[in-house]
Amino acid sequence: MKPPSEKSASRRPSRPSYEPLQPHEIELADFFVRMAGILGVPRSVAEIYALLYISSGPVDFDQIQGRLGISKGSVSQGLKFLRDHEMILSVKEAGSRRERWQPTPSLAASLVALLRSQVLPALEQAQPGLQRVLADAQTRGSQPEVIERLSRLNRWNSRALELAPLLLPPPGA
Amino acid sequence: MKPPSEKSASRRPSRPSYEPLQPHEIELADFFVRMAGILGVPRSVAEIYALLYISSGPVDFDQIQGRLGISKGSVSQGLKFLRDHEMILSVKEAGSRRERWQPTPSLAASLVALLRSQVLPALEQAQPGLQRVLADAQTRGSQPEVIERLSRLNRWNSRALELAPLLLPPPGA
DNA sequence: GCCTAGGTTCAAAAATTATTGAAACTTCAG
DNA sequence: CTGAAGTTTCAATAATTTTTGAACCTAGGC
Repeated sequence: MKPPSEKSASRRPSRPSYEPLQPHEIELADFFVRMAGILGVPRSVAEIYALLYISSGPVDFDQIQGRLGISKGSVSQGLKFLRDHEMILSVKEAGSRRERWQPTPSLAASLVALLRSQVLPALEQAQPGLQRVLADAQTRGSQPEVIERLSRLNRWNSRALELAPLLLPPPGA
Repeated sequence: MKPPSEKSASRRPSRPSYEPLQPHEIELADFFVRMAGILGVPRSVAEIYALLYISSGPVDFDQIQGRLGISKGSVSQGLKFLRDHEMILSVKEAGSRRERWQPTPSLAASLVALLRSQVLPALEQAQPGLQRVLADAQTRGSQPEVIERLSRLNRWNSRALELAPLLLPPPGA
């Protein structure tokens, strides 16, 4: 059932052959995959996070690739995504260039950051446009109902933008 | 610039030729499309909602198709989605089978309902699995750190499930 | 009852998004 | 310095999602 190429059990760290996820690990991964799906985060990214989440210590690049059975490219991109959203931390081990990864302490904070990074830019970019749409509607004397809707949308947008920085300070906390 | 087929301007309601979205309407549509994208809602659905949102009165099937320039199938599916998530209401006009649509009064409520419908099933389905994963970890004597993480995940899940019904009563409010 | 306006379904095509893998880049141990 | 371990990049491919359109329903006006 496995390639009969491991001769002596000793010196041979060249291709360590990692074991695939265990049933209980798969269960957790599925949960993260589903939740991530709601926000449009790709499967592979969720799987990586799940692996780090259920692992006792920091996990390195090759372990992730091996256990998840995905490509180097996916691992690299996945880690980049998680890094960019401050969902993981690297632990450098002495005397090696290799990085090892673990989840940031608070999943909650991670999720908030993730949401922020998706929603905020949209709100910001929309701000002037929405104001123009409202002004436009007022100018052309649209139905009061439409004006009312557009006003509410503008108010929300503004409030959301005001609140956002409080929810989580942009760079470091 | 247009097909020279409209002879006399009189009797000819067969293919009314709707005009495409105006710039200010496009702007609003773009906003909704972006926001919808975050939740994985397709472009066409967001566009339909935007059109209803910025229109003064209820809008019918053919107008939607005509002004948005999309297929019947897309309109039908889009309306189904919006209906299913209680984001739009139909107004039947007397003496006609035709339905005319308008957004439900509260966009906020619509969004909450939409989120609920995506998140809740995931939480519910995950509940037993998560508990099993935790039990498993305890049994096999995993690192306290992992146990702690999994416990927190379970607590969240439970609390979310408790809170959910309060956020918005399942069928009608 | 029939017939058709009004709408739905769903398989196939198009568009979008995720993954792969080979080549290129970077960094540090020796 | 140099070499190779460790990682990133990105064009090509695979997988998934969305849209289309033609065939099919169905309610209700006549």
